[in-house]
Amino acid sequence: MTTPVVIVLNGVIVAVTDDRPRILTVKNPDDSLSVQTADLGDGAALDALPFGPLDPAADRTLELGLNGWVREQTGIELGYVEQLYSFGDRNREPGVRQGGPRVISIAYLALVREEQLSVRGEANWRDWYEYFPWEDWLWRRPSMIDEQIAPALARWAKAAIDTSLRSRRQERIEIAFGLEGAPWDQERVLERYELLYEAGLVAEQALDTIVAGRERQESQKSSKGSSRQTKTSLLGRPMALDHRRILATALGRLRGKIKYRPVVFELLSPTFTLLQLQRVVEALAGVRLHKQNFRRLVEKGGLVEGTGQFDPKTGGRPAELFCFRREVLRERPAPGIGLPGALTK
Amino acid sequence: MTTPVVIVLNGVIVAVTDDRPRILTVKNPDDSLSVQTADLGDGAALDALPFGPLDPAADRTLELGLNGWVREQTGIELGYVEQLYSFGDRNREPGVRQGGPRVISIAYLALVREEQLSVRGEANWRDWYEYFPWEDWLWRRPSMIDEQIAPALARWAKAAIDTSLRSRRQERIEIAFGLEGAPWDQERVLERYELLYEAGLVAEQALDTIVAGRERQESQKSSKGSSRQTKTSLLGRPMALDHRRILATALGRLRGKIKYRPVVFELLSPTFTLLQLQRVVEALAGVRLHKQNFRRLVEKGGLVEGTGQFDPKTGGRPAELFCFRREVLRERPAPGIGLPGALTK
DNA sequence: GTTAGTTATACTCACTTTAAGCATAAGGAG
DNA sequence: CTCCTTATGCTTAAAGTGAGTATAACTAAC
Repeated sequence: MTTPVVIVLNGVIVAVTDDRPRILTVKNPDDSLSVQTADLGDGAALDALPFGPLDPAADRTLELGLNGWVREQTGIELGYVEQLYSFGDRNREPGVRQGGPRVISIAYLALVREEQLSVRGEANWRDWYEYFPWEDWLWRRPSMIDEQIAPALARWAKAAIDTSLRSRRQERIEIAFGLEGAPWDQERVLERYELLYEAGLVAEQALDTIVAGRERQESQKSSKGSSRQTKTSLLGRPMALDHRRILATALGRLRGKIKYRPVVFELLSPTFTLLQLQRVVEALAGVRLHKQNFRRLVEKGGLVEGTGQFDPKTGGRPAELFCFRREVLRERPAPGIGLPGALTK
Repeated sequence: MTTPVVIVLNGVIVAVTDDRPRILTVKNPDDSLSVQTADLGDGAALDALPFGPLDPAADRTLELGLNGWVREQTGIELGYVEQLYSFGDRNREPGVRQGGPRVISIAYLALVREEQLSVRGEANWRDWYEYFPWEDWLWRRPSMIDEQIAPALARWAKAAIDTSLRSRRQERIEIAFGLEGAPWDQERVLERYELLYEAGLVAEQALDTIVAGRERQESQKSSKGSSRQTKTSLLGRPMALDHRRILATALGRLRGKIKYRPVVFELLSPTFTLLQLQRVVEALAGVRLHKQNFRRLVEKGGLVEGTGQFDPKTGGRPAELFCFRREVLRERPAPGIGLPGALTK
């Protein structure tokens, strides 16, 4: 008897409101996991990314399948959609026992405008950085990096069995988190999350380990300082299954993409002020930008054009309303927002 | 009765030899398609990308599954592997009739060094640009763009039913192929292939149309100048199924990636001369670069460091052997080869 | 063994882009 | 009218880029 395969489509649906990046989540309807949650002393169900199965007989294309159940579940009509990644590791659904179907999940990134924000049903818009507080440098460099993450990861590196593994871990840590003089690369979101996972600093790792240990009563896999990182509290808001990994993939991809494709405009209404545009970019990049240079870049770069209208409610001097300048697609090879001044201080 | 799902893993396995990018192909073992080939008057079997099924019970992770059958089929041990894209449209396997299993194929990009080139079995290393002659600007801008592609695509755009579709087609054509003053963006490989496909300028479109027509005797789908582009010969070497689409995805991705991640070194032996490095980059980018500036970029950029050894067989003055400088990963956020001078003339 | 051809490498120069400021303009609240 | 806020224009230094010249070190041919 062969193991059946099930395809699940996951959607990372992104919007920016009040200068904060938001993603759409649902309450995890998978009952088999509430047990896990209880193990962590947290009675509430975990957040999950909206997902639906692919109907292999009916859905002609994957994207149509995605659009379909997103519409049904949330009432949202997706505009910009892009495939992210396919996840299919055996252990990615720890709750599912051997012998069950093999689940392959294909994740998509979708951008929606603020207007579409009203959702129906069990869905919620959540601040993206609740799940990744260490990625939010808008206010300042998060103190948790030096206070919690760096020391905990250092302990994890030290716990390596041999020196080569140890130095490999150290290199990964320094590059991913910009420690020891290395620069912070906003795009390495997934690398950072995976390190925290491996080091046992996120709740999902503990959950996976518990279930894995329960399935086969051999706790080899739970070594490596994982369940013993008791001093450090677990970081960020957890999600069901490997959904936070998917989310990390999405954030990294989006941060990269705004630099060379004009995707930000998918998150803005057709006309906007330059400050609004800047705030959206900043929200996604997680970094504050130099205002004057940002303006120069998008204006002289031909990415936007003024409409002659003005927004009266900006508080100070009224700002001109701009719109995306479509012609730029023809003029420049990679029109995006090249993050002019990532303020270093 | 539910439609079963089958996962197929496709590998785009890339090497660079003799300053040319090569990919590993196999003869298409799918008998159901030889009929199609005959329809085109070409008796030989089509090239296919190496592929193997995912064993949902045995393969713990997707990548392990890929590594496994690649080793078996070709004897190659993959080093650098990266997931490309998942293809799952219903009509992507036109030979498969309704009622058969739904095939989802997950494509991977793998880079191997020249040393690994010996392959066993039915596999061949083929010049990448045989499949995409219009992408090869190494010698000069391919004349086929102006002589065949531009006029044929213009006819296709004119054949649009209404003006809005028509101008959308025209914009796509200009951006993708850098016509009417738009710049050539080397990364838009997939966009270019898809345009040629839609316009009926590649053999695969004709094949798909024939089979689709045969399946349901309604030839609506074969309109739009497709089967009637008789004046223009079909462009590039065809592949089985949608494998050329996968290949286009891979080339585009790789061209983008060399700009911000040091992946080229996966294709080179541990030590190399700067000219060898340049030739590999040029082969992938499909463009010739300014020698002195290239050196400056990689040396001052800290991407490579001299070894003190010299390569005696360069013909002229012996060149120093360089190696990848690993520390750059710690120093710079996005170390890649920023294509210094894409010679415009 | 001189000469031509080939490749490597150093250096220059004009030009563009970027980072980071300062300064001024135009509104609102008290 | 004054202060505060936001928008927008302009300046300047530093860094990066595109394209070229000059020189060095080797091979092969005559």
